[in-house]
Amino acid sequence: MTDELLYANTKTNAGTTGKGERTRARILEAALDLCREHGYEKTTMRAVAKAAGVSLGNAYYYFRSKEHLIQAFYGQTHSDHLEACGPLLEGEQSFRQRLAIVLQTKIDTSMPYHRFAGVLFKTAADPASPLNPFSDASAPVRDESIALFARIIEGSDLRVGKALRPHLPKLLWTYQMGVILFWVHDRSPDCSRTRLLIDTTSKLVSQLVRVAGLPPLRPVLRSVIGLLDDLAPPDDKASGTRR
Amino acid sequence: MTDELLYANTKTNAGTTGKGERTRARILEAALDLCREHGYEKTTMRAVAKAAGVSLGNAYYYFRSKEHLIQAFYGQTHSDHLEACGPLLEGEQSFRQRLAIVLQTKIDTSMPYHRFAGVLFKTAADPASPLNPFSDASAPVRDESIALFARIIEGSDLRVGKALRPHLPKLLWTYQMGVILFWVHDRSPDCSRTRLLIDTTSKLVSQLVRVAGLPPLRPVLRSVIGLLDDLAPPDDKASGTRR
DNA sequence: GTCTATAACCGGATAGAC
DNA sequence: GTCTATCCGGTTATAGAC
Repeated sequence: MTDELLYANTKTNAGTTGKGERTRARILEAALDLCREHGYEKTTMRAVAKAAGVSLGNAYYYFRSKEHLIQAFYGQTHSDHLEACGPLLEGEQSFRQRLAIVLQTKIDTSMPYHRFAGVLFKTAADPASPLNPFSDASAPVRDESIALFARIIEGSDLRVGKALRPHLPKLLWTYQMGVILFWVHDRSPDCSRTRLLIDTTSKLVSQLVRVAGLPPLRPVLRSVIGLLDDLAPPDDKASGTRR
Repeated sequence: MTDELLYANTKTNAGTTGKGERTRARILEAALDLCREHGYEKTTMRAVAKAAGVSLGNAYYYFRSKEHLIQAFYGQTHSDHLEACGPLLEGEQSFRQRLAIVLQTKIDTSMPYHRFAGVLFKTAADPASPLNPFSDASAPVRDESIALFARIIEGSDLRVGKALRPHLPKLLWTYQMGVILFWVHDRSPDCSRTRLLIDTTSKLVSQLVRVAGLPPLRPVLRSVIGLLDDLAPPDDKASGTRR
């Protein structure tokens, strides 16, 4: 039940010389290698431990469960994503472009793990799992991710109405979750369908946000925002989900 | 790999006197009881077998895996849902009302299983699992479910444009999936948040469908439909997902 | 051929010694 | 921080009963 420090491994322990950190890294690397090669299910903890040159029990000393290894991967691709987005967003002003860049980059950086990304989503969908992206334990990464969407908006030419503004980053994050869900199930070559989905919907979303504040859509916007306010309670911390 | 007959157990074998059918029913009932009481994870196959008065191996004779027990439950609530919707839709003409009825009823009939519905979604989200609602194996139930949404439209006062019509049932089904995902994570008392979500969004969806064909939104509609056509290939059988 | 039971196997997870 | 030994439960193999 105490899952406070789940994301400690998200940090890149580059400079650290602690032996533990190096062992942990070895285990994680072995796990990712094996999963890429054989898939998640066929990668046993025993095999991971052996490949990393440690005992089974030792692997569990560093990672509470097999699924927690996945969360480490989650944090890993998240960092990669952030890093990759930086330069690409640099000169770009168009909201639509910025949005598309972030989403396409998300897919690009996750692509090597497509084969076993399903497992991530599998555990992600379970409300009881601390790995699920709505859980308290996932809050750090989730918040960083939502912050990225806030950055998309801020650095762009987009004008957002006052009522919508506080909700938009989280809405875009949810949209990204939907895209990822599609991607996980996408079997088209090079995930071209997901690319298409992103192209089309990012344009759509951008148009939608632009016209949302205009008179004809005012009442619709109002009811959407009303709903969001009701679902995400005063204390802004959590997403729509309670745990 | 051969998952042809997964849904055989969806039929209600009411009249059948076959001993096997009764044994199967006993196992399923025991499993659902135990899961309701202790949750999915803590319900062991050994306990299910014992409660049903059969041996462990025998339980596996009837259900290929623990997860397949869940799929039986899935088929069960699906039947319940269909049955419950019938009379409620009887006199109703309003599209908005019909939509809300179907969704609320879905929640009502699933409510007893809320505690362990997460597991359903967990396996459902895994693209590799035959239990996932997009898989070929799930096609029968999925198609029935989509057909229900077609019925909502047909029996209503709604006028749908020619371009949108063939896509609408599946779109509404996808919308329902989203609602269910929310519900799975909903911890509010009596899932009042999910109720609220349904109230608000069903109204919204209904408005949206109504105005979708109007001139100002014509280009938007066109691009959405273009996307859907691209994503759901000519052979209409499957959803957007390939397996 | 339909059904049932027993005895393994395998891999995730834990306990406790060093 | 690392190991070995062990548990536990999903799953499978297999043999026999109706």
